[in-house]
Amino acid sequence: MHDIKAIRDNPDAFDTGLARRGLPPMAGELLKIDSERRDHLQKLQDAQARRNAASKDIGEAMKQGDKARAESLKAEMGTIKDFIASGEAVERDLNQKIEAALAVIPNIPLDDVPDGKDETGNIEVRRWGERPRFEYEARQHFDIGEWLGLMDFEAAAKIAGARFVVMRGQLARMERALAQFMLDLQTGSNGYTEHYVPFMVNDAAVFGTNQLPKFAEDLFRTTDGRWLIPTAEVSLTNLVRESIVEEKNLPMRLTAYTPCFRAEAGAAGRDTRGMIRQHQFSKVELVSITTPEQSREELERMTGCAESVLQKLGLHYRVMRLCTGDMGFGSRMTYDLEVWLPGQNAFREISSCSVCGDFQARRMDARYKPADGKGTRFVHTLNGSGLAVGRTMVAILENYQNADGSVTIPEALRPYMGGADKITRP
RNA sequence: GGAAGGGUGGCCGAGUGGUUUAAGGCACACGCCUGGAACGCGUGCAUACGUGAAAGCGUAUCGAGGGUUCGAAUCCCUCCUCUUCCGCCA
Repeated sequence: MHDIKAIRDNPDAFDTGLARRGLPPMAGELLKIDSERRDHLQKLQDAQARRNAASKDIGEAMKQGDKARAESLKAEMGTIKDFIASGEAVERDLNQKIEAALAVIPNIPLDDVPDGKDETGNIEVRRWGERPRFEYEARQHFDIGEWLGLMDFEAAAKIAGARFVVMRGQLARMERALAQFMLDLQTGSNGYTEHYVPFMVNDAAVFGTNQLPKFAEDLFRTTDGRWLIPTAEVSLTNLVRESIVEEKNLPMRLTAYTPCFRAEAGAAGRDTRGMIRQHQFSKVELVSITTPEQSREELERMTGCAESVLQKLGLHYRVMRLCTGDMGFGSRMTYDLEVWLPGQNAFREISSCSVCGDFQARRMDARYKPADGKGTRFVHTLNGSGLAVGRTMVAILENYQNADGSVTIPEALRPYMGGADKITRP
């Protein structure tokens, strides 16, 4: 959510930022409503001031037993009262109009975000590791999983429908092992505090992290009006909603392992086979709450924390700085980690780390008290995957596949797999 | 699900229609005191919006939203939420 005052102070900068997102200028229209609102507010407040003064006089008159004076003052209040009643309604209306307009405008990219229309405009920042070589044409993860008899899309379709999976045996265990491994790494070495959070949340939470009002069709809604979280970012970030934290507690670094539920409304026909795009998947999420001064550097740190998972698992990947056209709604800058998938012969997104500035903090009213100086400031928020568990499993199956159909378990994961070094057909 | 009782500033807590301009306390900040501290004393200390160069001024906010009234923290209605007891339950 943008600050209308900032737009007022610098409408051109705002429109320039929107243009980088491929959007038309909006400052003029917003400021028109804003000035209408302020003009009206001034009149309303004058009327309220007169009412308050008169009420005081009436109280005084009553106290002195001057009934006649009190009655005449009351009579004078009639028209002001009407004006205030209708004026308050108008003010609410204008406020809502501005709020509604602001709520669907995306965040402004930072200066060092490259301009671009779509993912072809993204810039590769660095690359880690090397592609594994195969003597044969590398198989895709679903072929490997199904051959092993441990990955079953038909069973999932029978009980749930398309875009679900059933895993058995060592693959089911690997899901659990990866989660444990990632959480241990993020909490042990990377300084994040583990959380257990609700998987169903209310409107306010989903508004706070930008999924509402614009992206409701991407979410699942419960019969009692709640939402299934599409990412733990929602639950974790909203922990600071409507609160004021002490600066000494910043940065806050939060992590949680949760399922994520996505309707994938606009994804018909994309990644229909396999585990890449599911209605349900799990993820270890990273969230940082920082001061405005810390947030840019925290993005680099967070990205590094996500990368550390891939490095320990020995998975080849590249880091992409997303261009303006490929960035999410609330982001000011995003790094995607793309892991190499030999079966697809392509890099695929496995983590996305974004800094949102005060964009979400405004929506949530999340502030901090500076250590020196008075008042409060909005916090900055960041979120990133550390990592998506399902896609990590896909990457392991494809990168560690063997000619005989078995899959070698990366060394770092073996302690979590009961010491096993290989997944074989049972 | 049933019954009862709560929700007031960063925190605790008083306040049943009109100097409440939200008492008092804690915490915090500054000053005095001290060799330095504690104690004590004094002063300050909510948020948002509007206006203004600033000081300031105005308005709103006592869980949320409506209503009654010249005037609502206070009375009425609806909702949210917490606590306790009962019932059910992993």
